[in-house]
Amino acid sequence: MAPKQQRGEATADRLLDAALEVYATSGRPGFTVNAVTTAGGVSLGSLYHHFGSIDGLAAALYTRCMEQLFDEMIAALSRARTARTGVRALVTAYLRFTEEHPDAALFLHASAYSGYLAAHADQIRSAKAAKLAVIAQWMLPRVVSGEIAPVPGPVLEVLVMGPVAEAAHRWLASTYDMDLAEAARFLPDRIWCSLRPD
Amino acid sequence: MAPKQQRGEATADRLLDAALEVYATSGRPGFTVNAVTTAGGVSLGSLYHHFGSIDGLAAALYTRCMEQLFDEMIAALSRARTARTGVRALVTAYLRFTEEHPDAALFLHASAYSGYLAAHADQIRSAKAAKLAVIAQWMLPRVVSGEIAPVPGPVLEVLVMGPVAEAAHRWLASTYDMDLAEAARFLPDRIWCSLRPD
DNA sequence: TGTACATCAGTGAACGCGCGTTCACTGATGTAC
DNA sequence: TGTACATCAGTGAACGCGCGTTCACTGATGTAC
Repeated sequence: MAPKQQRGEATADRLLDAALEVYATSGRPGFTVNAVTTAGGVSLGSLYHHFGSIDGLAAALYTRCMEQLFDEMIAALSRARTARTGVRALVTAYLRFTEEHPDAALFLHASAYSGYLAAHADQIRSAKAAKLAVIAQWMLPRVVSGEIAPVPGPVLEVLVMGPVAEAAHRWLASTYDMDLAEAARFLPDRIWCSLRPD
Repeated sequence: MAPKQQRGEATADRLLDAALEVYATSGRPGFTVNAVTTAGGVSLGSLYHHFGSIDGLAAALYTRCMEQLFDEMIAALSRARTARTGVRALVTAYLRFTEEHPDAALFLHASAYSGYLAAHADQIRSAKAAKLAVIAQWMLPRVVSGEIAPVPGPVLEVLVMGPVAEAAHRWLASTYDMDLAEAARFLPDRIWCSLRPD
């Protein structure tokens, strides 16, 4: 699964790129082995050589997109000094990622409840845990110190990510009329208000 | 499509019930015409007679679940007097619905980005708009009067529903360790803080 | 440096399965006179 | 009240399509001596 030759890695990347493009263009119903291999200019056998199955490919793509999003959030967070600026940085980074990489953001959102997340849950969970730990390490001390209201970790996560994820979801689904710029203007402040100690 | 006989409506309901059960048991990959008709003890032809297609059935089920959720939120909201109690009522009602009807909640969440939402977008959108209007009619005057912070409508929606939806999502997905009781204890207050004028 | 060999990477025809849908039909219900 | 007829509701065998996957194979790359 982990390519031992350079051209192997290149092919795997081409498949992931093609998969993301296919998903963005044709949605889940169009996300088939044939569509992906054709878009990537690669044979069917290659897909199975590198990813084992279409679910394996989807799981790998999910992991790649997820790590990309987290890396941008972590980078933004690390530049912040106060709890307030840190929270605002997370929110802004998520919204910016959504706007700059709508295909990746769509794939991440649409993958919820999909079969391949369950099938490769361990691999994905540990990859996510690694990134999440960095953010937790930044936030939790500030809860302890009283800079952030005393709420349990999962509730804290939900308060920060909930509104951003929902805004991104509504923008991506385009069934709603969500304006990302408007979200970026109001959400950082409002979300911070929900975390600020009284 | 709209049954003209009582037994027609009964069969349609049995199909919707069966569909929800199948989805809860077997997930999207198990959600097939055969599984649904077998679970409902009804013939294939009946499904097509009433819903036209498997997507039509899914759209009808989505509409039913969505209206059920909204009705419970609206009922809770109508008992509230102040903006604060109204917002808290919405949050609590959503979480309670999720706990009491996990199958319906799961179907609603998992339907995001699905094909049938797009295929029957108009029908679903208008059904949702009708319910949403009731809530908007309650909230907007309180934004105007200054009881709620001056944010655009879509941002307001996202601030209220975002954290609740995310908490529900994490509980339903069970990949996370989300405690609904904990959410119900902290979220109403914290979400209200994000809406309270400074 | 050259050669032999093992492993990795890539190919594409072929297969079988199960899916959604169709359709010609029977049976049940409601209605008009 | 009884009868004829139209419409609604329900049936299930049959079909074709396209999906994911397999597999025997060739070619490319790296390595040991």
